[in-house]
Amino acid sequence: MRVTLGDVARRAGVSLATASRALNGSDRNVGDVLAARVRASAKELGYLPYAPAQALARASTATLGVLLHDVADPYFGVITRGASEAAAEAGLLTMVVSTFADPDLELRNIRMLHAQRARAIVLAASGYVDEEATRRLDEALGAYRAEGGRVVALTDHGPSYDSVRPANRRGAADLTRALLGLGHRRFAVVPGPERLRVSLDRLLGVREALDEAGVALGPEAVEFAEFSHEGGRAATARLLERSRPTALIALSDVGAVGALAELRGRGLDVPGDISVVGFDDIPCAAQLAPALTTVRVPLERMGAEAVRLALEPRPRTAPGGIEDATDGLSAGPDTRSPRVVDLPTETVLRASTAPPPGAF
Amino acid sequence: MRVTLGDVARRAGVSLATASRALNGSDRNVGDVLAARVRASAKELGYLPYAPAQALARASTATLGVLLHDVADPYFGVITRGASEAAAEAGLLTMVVSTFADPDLELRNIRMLHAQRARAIVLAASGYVDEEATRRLDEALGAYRAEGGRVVALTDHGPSYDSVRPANRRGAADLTRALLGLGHRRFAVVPGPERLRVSLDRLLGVREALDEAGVALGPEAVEFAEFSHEGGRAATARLLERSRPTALIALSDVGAVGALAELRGRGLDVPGDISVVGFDDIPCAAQLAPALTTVRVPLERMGAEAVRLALEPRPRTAPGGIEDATDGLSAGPDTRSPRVVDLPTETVLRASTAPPPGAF
DNA sequence: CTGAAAGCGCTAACAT
DNA sequence: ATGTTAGCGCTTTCAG
Repeated sequence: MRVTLGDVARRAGVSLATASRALNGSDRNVGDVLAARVRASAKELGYLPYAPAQALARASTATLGVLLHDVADPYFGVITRGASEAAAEAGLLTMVVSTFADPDLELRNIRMLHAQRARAIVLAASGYVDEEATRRLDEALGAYRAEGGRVVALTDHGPSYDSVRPANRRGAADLTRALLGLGHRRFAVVPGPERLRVSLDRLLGVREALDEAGVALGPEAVEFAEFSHEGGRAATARLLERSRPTALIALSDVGAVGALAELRGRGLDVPGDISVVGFDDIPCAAQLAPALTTVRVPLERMGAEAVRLALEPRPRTAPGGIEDATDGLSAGPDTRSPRVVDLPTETVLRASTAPPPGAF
Repeated sequence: MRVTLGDVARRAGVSLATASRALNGSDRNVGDVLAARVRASAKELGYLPYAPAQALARASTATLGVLLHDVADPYFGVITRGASEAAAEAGLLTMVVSTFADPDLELRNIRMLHAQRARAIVLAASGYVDEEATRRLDEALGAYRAEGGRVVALTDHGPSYDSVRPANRRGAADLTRALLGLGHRRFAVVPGPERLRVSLDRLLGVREALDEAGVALGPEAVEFAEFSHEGGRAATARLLERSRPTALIALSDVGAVGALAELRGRGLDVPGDISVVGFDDIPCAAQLAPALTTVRVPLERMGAEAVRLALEPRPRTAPGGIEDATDGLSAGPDTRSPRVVDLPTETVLRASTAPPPGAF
């Protein structure tokens, strides 16, 4: 019932080794006639290599893992497309796992990916503020790397990881400056969840630009929220209870969409009464009512670059220096310096922003 | 360097078999003390099972494959979330592969998933009109199933597959009837790509409702297009060159978004000058300008049901029993009658539709 | 260039 | 209840 390499070999009248070499061997050392015969009988038999067996024998799989919050979120959807296309080009299959921003789930999923011996793991989400959670994740990732697994982070994961970094802080600062340039002085901000580094990073950018301009941003003007429609909506509602901003900065597009919905529900005109901006430039941002001013993050490219980085040959280097995750101090146990790819972002002005009401 | 089960067994002072049973065995036949000892040393050593070896020994993997056009398309994103959550609950990892609606790529990917010995394959996309392509896909899927792989289709894939079917035809008919009810008589339709069955299915529903009402739909009023923003936009542009519909039916939301963009670019008001409807009810449909009237397809549920179906134990040879969609013809080679789950859709009226201009 | 044979890490009979 | 021992299908030394 199951066609094995042995069947192919027998039918071609060659040994197992020859069949293996002819079909999947990297070497070119099989005679043309035999090779052709092997390929022919493989086709006739409908032979398909048994990946788990190959993995066991080769001590290496043909799979890539992508860890994200939610596949259905367009932010991650686009990243995943970039990553899985790059992976496909390298002959790898992509395993996508959602963590819903839960460090425990993330830890479990890292272990699963490790158990599968995925060639590499792309951390598209992650980057928690919680030190204990981070420590546990680092430990799991360390074990994975100790066995040869490659890890690339798309978020701030500490200096020991290869990473692809969009200019979160800088992008948020530029975005804020654009708003300041329009004349806004009263701001409200809806970052992502407080437990994620990326939220704080982007918020930092906003603060930076505001400080520059001497504009204050009190705690009453900041309302953390999940990266979701409902999160953005509810946070906006709470903000409006206690302040009257002329500009609302949502630090994710999905959150901005929720904010727009809340504003619309209250009969406020955007941008007439209040300007709204998002972050990420997800595909539908340009199609909203009104079209959303935002920061373009090169999502697809991030995914692709991450895979490129992950698959790039790594000098296994320094004899006598296999890592040691425990002694965080001292001479770095990892002689291989992590690669970092910085990707610029770009502010995209659309219809959701205008000078504040009363400006002239 | 690599911790194996053997290491764990040795450290616990038990045999390999006992360690295996204590850690991953389904049986309960390990003494409490030993089991505890094994678990303890596994933890101390940081042991992680080696999935490829388990797969080889068990002749079964813990992975699921999802085949779709594009992960970044929200339609598939949401389906994938449903599927991968259900898979995760069953302890499976999800491999997502994009085919970009290309049958050849799809064939290759089916083979890859087969080679990986994914437990089941969910065909979220697929369903081609081309008979030759379909034959080749069926052949590959047949080989996969012959080895015990399970296949569930979310599109029309012929009667031999387990399937989860949204009411595409019916949904399109209902949607069209809603438009007729508003008074529209001049229609234009942008289905999906002509090579996909789902496009024709939905178009059929439109035709059915139109016929009922005695409204004609000439070939000049139908313009096939890829399921994409640009596809919808360009098709709309072409349609407007040769007709002046009062209602534009895009048979996908992403296409409808493109249509809205084109209309806006031409200075046409929606729904004042022309009503626009989509299909799918992707997350951002409600947030567009204007909010899109569409047909809600239970995407997440489809993904989850598909996995449920795929994982449901299958009587290997059970004669008689559940309904059989095929039995008009011969006694098929497959005695197991395919399961079919039909899922209803629902028309959602939003701001993009209104009575035609001039109606009173 | 080709073949024989030793595993890769784990599970599942089959003993005991 | 626990241990012994074959493999699972493939790659890869190592011989010839």
